[in-house]
Amino acid sequence: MGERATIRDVAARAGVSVATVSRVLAGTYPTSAGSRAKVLRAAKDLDYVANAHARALAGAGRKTIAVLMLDVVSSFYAAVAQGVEREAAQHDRFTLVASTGADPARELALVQMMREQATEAVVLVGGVVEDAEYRERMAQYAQSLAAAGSRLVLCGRPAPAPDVPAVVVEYDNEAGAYAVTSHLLGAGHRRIAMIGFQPGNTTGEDRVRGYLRALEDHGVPASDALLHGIGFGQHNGDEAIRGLLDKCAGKPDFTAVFAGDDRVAAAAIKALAEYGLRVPRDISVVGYNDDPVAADITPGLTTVHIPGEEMGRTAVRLALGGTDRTGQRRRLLGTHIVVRDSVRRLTP
Amino acid sequence: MGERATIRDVAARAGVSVATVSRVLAGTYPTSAGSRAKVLRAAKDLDYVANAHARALAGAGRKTIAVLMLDVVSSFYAAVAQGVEREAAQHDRFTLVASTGADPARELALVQMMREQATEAVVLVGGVVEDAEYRERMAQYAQSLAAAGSRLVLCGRPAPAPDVPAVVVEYDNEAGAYAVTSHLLGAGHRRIAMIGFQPGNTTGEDRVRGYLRALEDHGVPASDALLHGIGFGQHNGDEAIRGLLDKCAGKPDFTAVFAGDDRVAAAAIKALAEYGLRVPRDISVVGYNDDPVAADITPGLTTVHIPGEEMGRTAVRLALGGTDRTGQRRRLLGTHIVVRDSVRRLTP
DNA sequence: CTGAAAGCGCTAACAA
DNA sequence: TTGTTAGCGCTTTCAG
Repeated sequence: MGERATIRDVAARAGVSVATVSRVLAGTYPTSAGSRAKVLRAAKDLDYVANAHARALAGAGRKTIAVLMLDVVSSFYAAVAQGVEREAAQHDRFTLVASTGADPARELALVQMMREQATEAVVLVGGVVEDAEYRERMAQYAQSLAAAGSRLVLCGRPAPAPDVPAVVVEYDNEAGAYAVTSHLLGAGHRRIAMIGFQPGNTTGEDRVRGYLRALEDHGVPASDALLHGIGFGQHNGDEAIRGLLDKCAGKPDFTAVFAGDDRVAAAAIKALAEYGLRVPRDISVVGYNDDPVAADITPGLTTVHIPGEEMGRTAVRLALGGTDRTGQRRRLLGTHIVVRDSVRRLTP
Repeated sequence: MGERATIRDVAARAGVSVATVSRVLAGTYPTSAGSRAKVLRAAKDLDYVANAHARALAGAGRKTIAVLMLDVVSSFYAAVAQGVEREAAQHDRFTLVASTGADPARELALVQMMREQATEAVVLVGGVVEDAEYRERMAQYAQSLAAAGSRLVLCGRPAPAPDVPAVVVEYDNEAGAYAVTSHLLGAGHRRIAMIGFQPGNTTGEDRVRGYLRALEDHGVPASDALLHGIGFGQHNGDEAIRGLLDKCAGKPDFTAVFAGDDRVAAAAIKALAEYGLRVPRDISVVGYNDDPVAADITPGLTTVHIPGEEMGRTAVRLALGGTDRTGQRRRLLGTHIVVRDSVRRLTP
């Protein structure tokens, strides 16, 4: 107990050489039925399993793919992780998961570790504040990973520079925001508030841009008074709505709210209810992400679906240089609106 | 590019032996400032990182812990995974995540693989159907893992048998169910329906047991007509409510609903709304899990908090034989009610 | 303080 | 078909 059997033990018990054992176990080489049987028998008796490290050292063995993200519990990250895990499993790879907790230092340490592990690819997930420091850090990761025969995959993050050896998988935040905003506009809304986005964060800013562009294309003037950022997450939805409503003594000067993500939207709905405002009767609300919560709340939330799992899958497919017809190193995934019951059509 | 530098390259460049390089880099042995500097320099120049596999083979290196679960996206599983990952990181371990998709064959294959990886522990998460086959399977895992110097940790799953070498971390499903049901009873409810649990699944059955026991202790007769199982998850909440309501032509013969989990509860609230029934005005609803959705929906859902992350942490702590004063191999974690706004006090 | 050398467990030539 | 043997890259005695 505690000491696992080695290939030598199996060979001894089966009365053959270690090479023969290796061959029948790998199955990649002709062996006589006799030795095969003996070896299999011995292996079973000893409850033998090969040492993956030795195997890896000798140049064979299963490869692994690493996913690094802020946390594992946000539904979007979880979806990406699941996509990576599933696709990796299909390609006979393992998935190593680690969370960075938004700490660049820890991220760096993890990238190093993954390099030591000889992971085939390192997938970094999640929106970030895109500054010069960020770009340089990514470029460095990509370089050192590439030098070690691995590669960097950026998921839902901006690409650092065209010549940096990284794979990038994104989804179109701006287009999605444009689409939901247009949906609201199409339903007759003109005074549309946008809340719950983090200034500086790429994801949030892209969404704001889509919102603004939709407004402009429909000839509706944007108003700073209706823009209420701060950040994603539940808390911010509540605060944003109160901020908006307190300005006008509870008599809203908007008919619809576009929340930066679904949890913000849920919180907004809650806050509205406290002011006696019901959705969609009094105010229409749309969100972003198609988080599970969007389908769970009452009324069902109209939102933008983002392909989390698909991103994860695409990430590993591209990383493995798989069957991607285009052979591109950059991929933009589409989003689409999911219409539920949180938008009311205005009939003027 | 593609060929990583080895310790020999570093030694050559620094003009010392590989042994010296190893010592300097490990830092666990006295070395002269001179060599130290040369080695560090060379390592940096070559962008050298040690090969984790070689290191592991040689008996050193970072250990890893594996988590195997149904999927990564359910919030409870994600929370457990996060707990494992964080605690493991604190103990300087890696976390390998894989999903079984409820397939025993895949589960078996994964346990084998993890054994090959020489993972220090394998954590299995999630409620299951507890039958003889299950017990035997777990016993086998535990044996073969133990034989390989690893160990099995069961999280939120029943223990196989007292003599099986496994660590078990559970939480008290029955007590939690007893508590919320009592909460409802205490608010004056007598006709309490229970929906959304999977017959045969240990988690669900424990919850039903707690519900039944609370009813009995309060002298309230249980009624089969108010028990509507089927399974966890969103779909089932909807169906269950319709089933209940259609039986009585939309005029409910119950005043409260205890849903097997929060997503079922959310779906129930939605279905009730379609019948014109509002929560908590017309019907009170409670859930289980304290899923993020419980806080997000309107009204906030009163539910039972289960310590997902804490379970993950405890799992690795016990697995590593850490600072657990009791030295136990089995641990029952507590749950507690989170009171929000989905229960109305009945004043008769 | 440092170097030489013996493995860790496995795979893959190379011979037989 | 099978055995022998030389590594894979690193750590760690054991000498010096």
